[in-house]
Order: sequence, then structure tokens, then C-alpha cells
Amino acid sequence: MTEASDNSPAHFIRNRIRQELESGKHERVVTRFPPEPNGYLHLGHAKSIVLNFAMADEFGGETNLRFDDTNPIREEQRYVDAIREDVAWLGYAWAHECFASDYFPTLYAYALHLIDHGLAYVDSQDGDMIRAQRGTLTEPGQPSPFRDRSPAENRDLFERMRGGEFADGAHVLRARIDMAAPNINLRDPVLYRIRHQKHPRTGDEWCIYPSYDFAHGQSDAIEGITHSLCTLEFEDHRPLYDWLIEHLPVPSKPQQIEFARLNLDFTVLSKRRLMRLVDEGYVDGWDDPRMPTFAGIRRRGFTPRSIRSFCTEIGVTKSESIIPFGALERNLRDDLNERAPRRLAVLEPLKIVLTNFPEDETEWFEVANHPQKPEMGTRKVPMTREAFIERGDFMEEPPKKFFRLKPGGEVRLRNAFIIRCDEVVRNGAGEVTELRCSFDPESRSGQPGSERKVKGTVHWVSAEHAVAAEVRLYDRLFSIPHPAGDKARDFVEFLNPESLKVIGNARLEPGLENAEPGEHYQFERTGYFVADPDSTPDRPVLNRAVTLRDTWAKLEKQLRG
RNA sequence: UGGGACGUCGCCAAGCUGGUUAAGGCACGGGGUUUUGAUCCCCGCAUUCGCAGGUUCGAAUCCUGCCGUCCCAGCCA
Repeated sequence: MTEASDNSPAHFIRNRIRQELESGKHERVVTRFPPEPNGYLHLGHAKSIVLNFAMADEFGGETNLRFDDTNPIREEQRYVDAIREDVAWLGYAWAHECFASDYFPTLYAYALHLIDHGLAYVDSQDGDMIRAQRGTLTEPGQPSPFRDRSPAENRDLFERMRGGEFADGAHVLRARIDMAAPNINLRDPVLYRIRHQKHPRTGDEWCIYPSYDFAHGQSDAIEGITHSLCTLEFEDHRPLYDWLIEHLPVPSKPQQIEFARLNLDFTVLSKRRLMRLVDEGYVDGWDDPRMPTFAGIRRRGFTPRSIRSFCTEIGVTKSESIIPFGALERNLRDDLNERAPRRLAVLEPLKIVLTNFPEDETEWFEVANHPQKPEMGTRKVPMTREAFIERGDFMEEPPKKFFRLKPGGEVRLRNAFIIRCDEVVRNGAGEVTELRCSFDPESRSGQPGSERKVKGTVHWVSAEHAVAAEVRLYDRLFSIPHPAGDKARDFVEFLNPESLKVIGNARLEPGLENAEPGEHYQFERTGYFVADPDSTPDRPVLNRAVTLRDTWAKLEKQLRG
């Protein structure tokens, strides 16, 4: 997929690749997106996916989807399936689907190579011992007593590890680099560990599994990855990455380049925290529309295009930043503004009776599906004597600059005509239950009198034709910008109690009862909505993906002081 | 107090092989169009680049020192 890069800032990775192509260092670009199948993808991954595919696309290369499945105790097939679905949903087609586990035989041979060259050894100490000898940030580590085993002994031990002779933890294979290195990753890092654990793909074939450091770079090399893009926390691993590539007979020399991961305010983007939200029931699952997971944002109504343009717009740097969630929402609005058909829907209905409108009559208005795009067509919308308008569009004692309905005031019913509020009807409790209004027949859309200007326009739905629906209004998951930023407090303390508001009796324009799950609409003056999978023709369920920009709400707030 | 990295407008972010007035987007403010207070369209918005010195005719770009922030002591990735 090639996308206009009009909102794509220049960035160091693109600059560098371009340079390398021009200088002839590379002839093509091959990237990869390498998730571990131990959890669901979220917005943080989206940045990486978009970057990897964009770099390959822009320079005519290709991108692999590679599952980094080197730790069978945490990985499951269902995550593989979900990840595939998510990447495809975002709009990308990978060149090859790969698994680090496909390379286990090669990796094993590489390990032997290191052993034979005296560059790796079997350490027979337990984890605590190894940790104790690793030293600290300021003190060098101590060599393991097994560090100088002969290649022959190492080979024998390692082959027996592979053969299943030893229990988990009895031995590990370590690179023989430098126990005094200031970079802790170089203090003889673990390359292989014993795990008698069935692997989702290789079954019981192996009982030793390579570590990330040993598997990742070599997998890159095997696939001919030219640029191995990863996040900043792997910067310290690059010397090890390079060391292994240097000392192994790999078929190519990939280059690791690190960039800053995505941070968004008012949410959390870590598998661990998202897992807690699900496990402890703070949300309704991985696909809860408040979750930043692909499953969640998809159900919330975010579009692949909006996610891609967002990821492109934020840029790629090495400086860590926090992007406002609102930036994501704006990209959604920009996308849906172009493509979502408009509809009328009243969330909190207030009945109006048009006293001079004939009873038992229905007038059909032909209404544009998009005010700026005639090619999107029109539809017929019915009006009857009784209708609903938004409760919030009427105020008995409105503040200054309130352009909506008030007693004695006029307002236009969108696409129909101008009405005047003649009488306010209340129940015993003093609550407004109905407005008795009269309409101006001359002001019908299309009539000469439609030129007449009134300050406000309001949306409505015929009472007789209205479709009752459930509407779910979503707001930010957390009530503070950086819920995970306070180390002294548990982030769940900052969950926004009003992140979901369910409206049980919304009234939709007829036709919407047939909205297919996943279909987007703009409810005029209200926001962008998407039909939820919970929808049935009897009971449509619409999720609010994002509100429209609301200048009035801002103004009103200011007026109130 | 070891190592690695980052610090340009409220939020992102170009520029950083030194050369006239520090891109762009968002946000924000002002104005226009509008039967969505939406969209759209104009205009405005850093004498300043974490701080302090230095080199230079000239520095955000080079040097030195300082300050701040992030990452690393899993047989996780």
C-alpha cells in the first residue's frame, strides 16, 4: 500500500535509508514487524507496523510478518491469529509470514559454531548464581567457574541439553564476551535455556529455546532484513546484536535502528497493564471499545486509515514524547468527515408537537447524505406531527449566544423547516416533557422561504418513524493524562468512572436499524458512530467513536466562567 | 557516582556536513462561508533552539562544562 506522504515529516530513518540506497550500501529495503505472540496488538504496535511497512513501500522493498516465538511458556496460537488479523486490518500485506521457531535448527547450528570457536560456553550454575556474578551498574561482573570449559565439553553438554538429558535451569548456554563490560548486555548473555515446554508450533521437538538476543538478529539475517527497526530500550542490545552477526556465518548483515515508542495520554500501552484491565474486569475484554488494542479501537469505530495517518503524522524520532489522544481522534474525524454518510439521530429525546402540522400525515424530505459530496446521494426522511429533538437543544433560560430553541424562539429543523416554540409542557414534577411548536410552511427546504435565516439548526427524528436504539458513549479510559506516571499509585485508581455512558432510548432516523456492524455514520451535530456487533435489527447498538468538534461547548464553558 | 540515549513554540516535529528573516502539523486567537455552533477558507502565533561559557566575520547547528529526563543488573521480548 502506497500512501501519500503529505503528512509525513522527514525522519532520521527514512533519511538514512535513502542515503544508503543512494550510496549503494543497499539495493533494496527489507523490514519486518516482529511481535511476540503473547498478547494482543495495540496502538503502540501500530506505530511500528506503519513505520516498517512504509519504509519498505516507499523504497520498493518488502516487509515480513515475523512471530518472535522463542518463549513457549507465554505464547499461544490465538495470539498469532489475532495478530495476523490486526495487521491485515490496518491495511498491510506482508511478503512472508515467518516464525523465529522456523529457524530453530539454524539457530542451533549457530550456537554450535560459537561453541566450536570458543565464543560460547555452557554454564551449569543456577539463575541466582549467574545474577550474583553479573555485577551491578557500577561494578564489573565475575566470571563463571564454567567459563573456561573446553569447546569439546561445551559441545557435549549443549548437545545433551538439546537431547533432553537435563532439567529446566540445570544449564544455560552463554556467549563468552566480557564480564567486565560496562554494558551489562555484554556480560556473557544467556543464549539458550532449557525449557521442557510444548511449543505451539514445534511441539516437543525442542526442549531448549534461544533467547531474544540470540534469535532476533539471526532471524533478521536469515530473512535478509536490511533494517531491523525496534524501540529505544533495545539500544543497549545493539552491541550484542552486532557481535553475534559479526561472529556467526549468517547470510546477511542487518542493521538495527532504534526509535522512540508511542505514548498516548489518558490511556496505557503496555501488555501487562492492559492484561490487568481485562483480567480484573475493569473493562469488558480485549475488544472493549475503550481499550487501545486493535480489537478495541476497531470496535470503537476507529478506521485503519485514521490510524495510519495518525502514525504517519506523529513522526519518528529518538526522543520520547507523549501524544495527545485527541490527535488520534482528530485523524478519525478527518477520515470520517470525508466518508461517513450523515444521519439524524436524537440521543436524549424531547418530544415536540407541531400544532399546525396535519395529523396522520407524513411529509418526506429528500436529504443529502453528505453536504459537500452530492455523489454520495440522497435519502428520504419522514416528518410527522410529533417528533423528537435533542433535550439539550432546548433551554428555558438560555445563556447569551444560545442559538437553539427557547420559549418563543425559532430554530430550523435540519433539512426541513423552521419551527417556533409556543408552549412548554411539564409533568407534575416540573420537568419539561413536551414542546408545542408551530412550523413555517414557507421555510421548507427548497421553498423560496427557506432563504430565511434563523440562528440555529437542530436535528430531529419523526416520532412515528423513529428507531429505538442503544447508544454507547465512550470517553477516555482514564481521568488523568498519565495514569501510569505515578509510581507510588496504582494506575487503576485513575480509571475514568464515566468512560462509558449507555443511552438506552436513543431515537434514530429510520433505516439505521439495518446498519451493519462496522458501518460508520455521522450523526449530524453529534459525532461519528459505528454499528456495534451487538446490534440486532430489533435493537441497534451504536458506538460513539468520537464527537464532532464542539465550539459551542467550549464557548459555553467560558461563559459560565 | 558504570554504560547507552534524549532535551527546538502549549503538544508533535523539520533543520543540526555552521551562513541572510528557526519549516510544517496540531492546539490556540481573530475573521469569512455555512440549513451540522461540523466541514471549508483566510490571517496571526518561538529575535529564539535545556543552561552557562568558548571557537568563528557568522552557531539551533562545532567545542567544554553543567542541569533535566528516559533505558539497562530476566534462564522476558
